[in-house]
Amino acid sequence: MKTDNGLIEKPQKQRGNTKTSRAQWVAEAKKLLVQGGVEQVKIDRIAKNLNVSRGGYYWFFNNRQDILDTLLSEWQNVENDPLIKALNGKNLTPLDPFFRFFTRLLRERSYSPKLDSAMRDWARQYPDAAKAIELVDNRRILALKQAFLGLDYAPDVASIRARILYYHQIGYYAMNVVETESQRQESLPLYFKQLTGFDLPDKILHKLYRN
Amino acid sequence: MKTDNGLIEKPQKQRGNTKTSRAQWVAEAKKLLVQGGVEQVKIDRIAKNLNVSRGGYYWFFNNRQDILDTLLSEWQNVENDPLIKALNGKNLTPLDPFFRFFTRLLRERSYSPKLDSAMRDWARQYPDAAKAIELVDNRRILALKQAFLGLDYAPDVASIRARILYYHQIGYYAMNVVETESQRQESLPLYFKQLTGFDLPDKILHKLYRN
DNA sequence: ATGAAACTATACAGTAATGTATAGAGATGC
DNA sequence: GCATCTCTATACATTACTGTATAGTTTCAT
Repeated sequence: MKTDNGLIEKPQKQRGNTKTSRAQWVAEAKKLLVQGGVEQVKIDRIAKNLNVSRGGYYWFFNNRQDILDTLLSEWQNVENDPLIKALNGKNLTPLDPFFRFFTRLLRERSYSPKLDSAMRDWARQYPDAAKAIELVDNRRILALKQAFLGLDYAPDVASIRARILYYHQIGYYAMNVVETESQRQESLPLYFKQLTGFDLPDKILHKLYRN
Repeated sequence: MKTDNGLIEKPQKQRGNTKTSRAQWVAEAKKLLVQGGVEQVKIDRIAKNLNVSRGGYYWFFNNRQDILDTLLSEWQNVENDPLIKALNGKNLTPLDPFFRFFTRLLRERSYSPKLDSAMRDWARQYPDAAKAIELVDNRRILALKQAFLGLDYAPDVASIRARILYYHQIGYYAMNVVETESQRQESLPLYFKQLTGFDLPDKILHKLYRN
């Protein structure tokens, strides 16, 4: 059974007078986080969106902080980081990690920049969130550096290029630039060239247009 | 007379039972905005910081939105944009705008990245703020493109380079990277080279170290 | 059918913030 | 010295949210 929030749930026998699950509360909280930042993750709003009273919330969670902690720890789990997954796949050529990385960003299917931005806003005020962000950012920059080393850049240049590429992408999302997927696809070859130092092969470009 | 908030105030004769001025309320609001985002700009907090009651607030402003609008319009005023000022100065060489731009960012004296970030967070929720941000961003990117055209880049490349440089910088601040001024100075030549395509002349570098 | 398990709903107390109304107080002008 | 202008302080009503306490409801196991 596939639920609204996209989670696969065992068609678990329902016990008791039940309308919601813990996962549903978390999923709804995540939506509010993406839409309006941490401040908007309010228990009564989540309840309203789930069409139940706040009563059940305190069965699943102790207080408001509890669900915020849950959101944070889920987000920083490496298993849930699509960018790390993109960079760590199987490589036929040393440019492959970049192809996958850019595709992931271009498509915004598995990757949610709005979630990232919301996390970053959160971090600006709360040290716990700041720690989580730092961990995730460092993990990603290191993985990018590895990819640049694969292109035989000297370590210090690989490091700077990794940072420029990552900062650039974070900035792009922080700015909330409004572009269609095809607009982004159009400028992709230029960005690719400037950011990696290599031309985007036509073969790859065509593959992108086809999908 | 120079006040706490750095504004020059005429030693205006005080009329009536007065402790604060409109400008002081705005300055204090700005501090709260930088520290904790829009949500933290609360009338009672500003009043507390100014050591007065909320009473006076409603003399100067109609409601909470009123001071938020003021902050927004002050920020988007081109006269108050240090990055535009840096790019528009007098040039002896076409690299001069970039020297000034990077210096401004490096120093963080006249330029406050935290204010920019706070504005950007704000924009993610409120259309009025989003409009202001868009205006400022476009103005800056255009000015950067002009600077790249001065280096004889082709228009499309100048455009992309302007974007990469700006997105990169926004990303750097959005990430809240913690580095000292000297750490940033150290990696400056590498960033400069990658982002402008030109070497940072030793002469300029030394000038930076001296100050 | 009965009881336990697993929630749900409702009512209540408390806090933090906004906005309004109004009386008060200090500096200046005449 | 009295009025006036320019705020300041205080009290009050209202809203939005959190957290607690408790009674109620539904489903499953036996």
